[in-house]
Amino acid sequence: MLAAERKIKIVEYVRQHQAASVSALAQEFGVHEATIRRDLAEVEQEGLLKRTHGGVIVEGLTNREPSFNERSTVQLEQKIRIGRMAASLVEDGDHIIIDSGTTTLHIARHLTHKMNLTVVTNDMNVAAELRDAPGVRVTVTGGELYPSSYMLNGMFTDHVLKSVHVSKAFLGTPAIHPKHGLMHPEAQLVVAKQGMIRAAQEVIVVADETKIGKLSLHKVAPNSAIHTLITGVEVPAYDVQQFRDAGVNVLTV
Amino acid sequence: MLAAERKIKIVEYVRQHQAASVSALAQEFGVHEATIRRDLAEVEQEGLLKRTHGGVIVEGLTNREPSFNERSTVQLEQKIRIGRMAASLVEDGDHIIIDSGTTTLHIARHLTHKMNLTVVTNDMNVAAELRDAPGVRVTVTGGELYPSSYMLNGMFTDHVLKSVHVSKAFLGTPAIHPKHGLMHPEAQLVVAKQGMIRAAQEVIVVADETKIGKLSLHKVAPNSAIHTLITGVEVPAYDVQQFRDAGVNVLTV
DNA sequence: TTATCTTTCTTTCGGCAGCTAGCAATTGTG
DNA sequence: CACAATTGCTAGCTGCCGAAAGAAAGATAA
Repeated sequence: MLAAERKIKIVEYVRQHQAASVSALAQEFGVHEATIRRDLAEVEQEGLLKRTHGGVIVEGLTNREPSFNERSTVQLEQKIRIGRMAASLVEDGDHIIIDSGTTTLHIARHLTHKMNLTVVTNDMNVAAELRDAPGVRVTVTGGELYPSSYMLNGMFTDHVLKSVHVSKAFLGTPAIHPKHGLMHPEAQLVVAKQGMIRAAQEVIVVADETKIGKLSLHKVAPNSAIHTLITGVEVPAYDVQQFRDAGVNVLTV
Repeated sequence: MLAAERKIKIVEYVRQHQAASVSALAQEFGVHEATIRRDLAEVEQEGLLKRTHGGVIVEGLTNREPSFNERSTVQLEQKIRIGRMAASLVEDGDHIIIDSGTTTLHIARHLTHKMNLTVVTNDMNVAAELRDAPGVRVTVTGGELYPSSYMLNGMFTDHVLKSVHVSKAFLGTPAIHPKHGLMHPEAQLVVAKQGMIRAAQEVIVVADETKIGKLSLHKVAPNSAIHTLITGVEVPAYDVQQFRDAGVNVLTV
């Protein structure tokens, strides 16, 4: 195999697997590890992949760093289900807000084939995910990049959220309680979430089972402000009923 | 077999196999390797295939995202040099704007070790690059995600640029001319560039040699608005002098 | 946390395959 | 036949690969 050909195949391989170790690549292509390292150095120079100690990962916004990645794999299968269900509520021609988060990211992934859709988001990952969707216009709220995530927050975010109106807002949350409603541990992020709720005709909260019934420091909004809650079938019927009693339309998937 | 006929068949063969070695082609067509090399030299000249050490590959195989990746590999080494030089002008404690672009992205890559730096950018790639830099705060201008790039533009971008003031703005450009100054082919992007110039005390333009002396449709700013131009040493001394005569401080690297 | 160990990375070297360039032989053409 | 184009060949140069040593980055244990 040609050196240049191998380099291309390395990029393909890593893109397919999201990541790869130097030794695995050396074995896959039957060359010395030093050769793989040289290839990786060049490929990285070209900005196609990003090297790490021991291997290589895909470069760019669609990639997630470890701490984020870990969060992503927790309840992954459930989040995908929830994301697909949430996406099914979106109609062609809609204007929607997608909040930052791992579950909401899965919504975005199911929206790529929609037509004439406008998405406002404060998450660069969500934006990147929808970037190449031909029927989707993406508006990113400005703001400060939140440490070790791809979320934007602050004055400029709030300004954008005050300037828009959408039919549906999809919010993620670390805690939602049948009595106290939507809650969040970080005060800084509460304003943005409230801005999204105000900007939307219909508020849809997505939350996997680990978030249900949880309390947190700050109240974001009462359950009366939430129209629909989408969660996993794993949530006990009793908890689901409590939210329904509070006037929330609960969908389990 | 005629020489011209063989050349066509070589292209067909390589397209089918994605890549081929010189020896394999020599065997396939029953001619000497030197003959194949001569054919390949011509075929490459015509831009049909790309030669590599040991053989030939299909051009553009690496370009998953043609528009962006293509741009970023062109003049890569020069852009890295320019990026490093530009980054050296940034001091700890600065507030700066970094424009969207492939050259400006290389500036960001050299800023990760700065302390107490605030970066405002309209490029999600630039933001992502500086995301994990402990001493760098990143503010992203909001706006609409520009097709097949990671650039943000529009009303919200302009709003943010009107709301900030920075010591230095680093702008990329597809065309800069000693008489007509900074130019751009797309009207939509002119406003954002002008906003960056207005928001900055000092305007620094980065441009590799291929941009120097070029004309384009819209005037963005006269040379008098530009304080410093950073470009490659490849640029002829005559061109450099023309910009210096126009009052621009030119740095070549 | 600090110290130690292990793995991985960088750098350097030499061997080898492939490349360039020039020349000679062959083939094709008027 | 003369002339040009094409092909084969070779000498010297260049770039690629594997190996090994020292450096750096993680991992482990105290």
